[in-house]
Amino acid sequence: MRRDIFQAIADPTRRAIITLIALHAMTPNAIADNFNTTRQAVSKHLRILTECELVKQEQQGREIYYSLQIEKMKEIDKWLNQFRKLWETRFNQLDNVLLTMKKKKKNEK
Amino acid sequence: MRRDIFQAIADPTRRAIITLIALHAMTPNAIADNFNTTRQAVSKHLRILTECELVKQEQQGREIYYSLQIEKMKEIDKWLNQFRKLWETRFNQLDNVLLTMKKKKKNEK
DNA sequence: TATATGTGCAACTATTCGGTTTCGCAAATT
DNA sequence: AATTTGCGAAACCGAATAGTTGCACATATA
Repeated sequence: MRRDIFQAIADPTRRAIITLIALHAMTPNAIADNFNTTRQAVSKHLRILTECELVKQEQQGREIYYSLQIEKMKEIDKWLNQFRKLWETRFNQLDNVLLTMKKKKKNEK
Repeated sequence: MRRDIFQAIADPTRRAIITLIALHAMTPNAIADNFNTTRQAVSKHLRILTECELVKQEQQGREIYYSLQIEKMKEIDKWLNQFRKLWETRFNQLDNVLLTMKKKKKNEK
C-alpha cells in the first residue's frame, strides 16, 4: 500500500515512536510501554510507518524488532529545501516590501 | 485555536498551497484557481494554516492576501535535526551490526 | 505436552477531516 | 441605488483516522 510520509508523521504518537526507535530497534511491546495506549494501537502505527517505508522490521524468533529507516526521513528534508533558500536569504521580507508598495500605489490613484 | 504544524502539512493540497504562496502573497480566489476544488475548500485550508501560524493574512480592501510565514517552517527543520546526526554519521548501520551480534549471541547459547 | 508470551489482524466505535452547498456581509463597480 | 465581486461561516456528508476489545497463531518455556 502506498502511503504519504507527511500523513504518517502527522500523528504525535507516531512521531514519538520514530524518535524512540531512531537509535535502537525495539519490539512493539517495548515501544508500547512508553505510551498510554495498547500494544495493538502501537502495532497499527508501526504498520502505517512500515507501509511508507519509514520503518523496517526484523523478525527474531517470536519477537519483531522495529527500527527507523533513516534514509526515508530525508524526503521531508528534501521538501523543506525549497523553503530553505527563503529563510536563508530574505526574499520573504522583500515580498512584503513589494506588497506594501503595491498597496501604496493603489491608495494614490 | 492551537494547531499542530505536522497535522497541517499532512494534507497534499495544503502543502501545494504553501509552495504556491511562498514567493508571492495571494488571494483565496487566485489560490483556488490552481486546484480542482472550490474557493471555500481552499478557505478552510487557509484557516488551518493560519491557525498554526504557517500563514499570515493581510487585508487590502475586500481582498485578503495570504502569504507564508517562513519562520514557522523552521520548526519542521528543527524536528528533523535530531535525525540529521544519524544520516550524516552512520549510527544506524552501527545499530544494525549490534543487532546482528545480539542475534548471533542468542543463537550460540 | 500444556501453558505463557509476542505478535498481527478483524470488527467495532467515536471523532476528525476534506469537501460541497448555501448563506450573509462588506467592498467595489455600474 | 442596484449589482457584482471577494470573502468567511455554518450546516451537512461520506470517508478516513485512532483507538478499543477479542481473536488466532506461532514461538518460547514449564
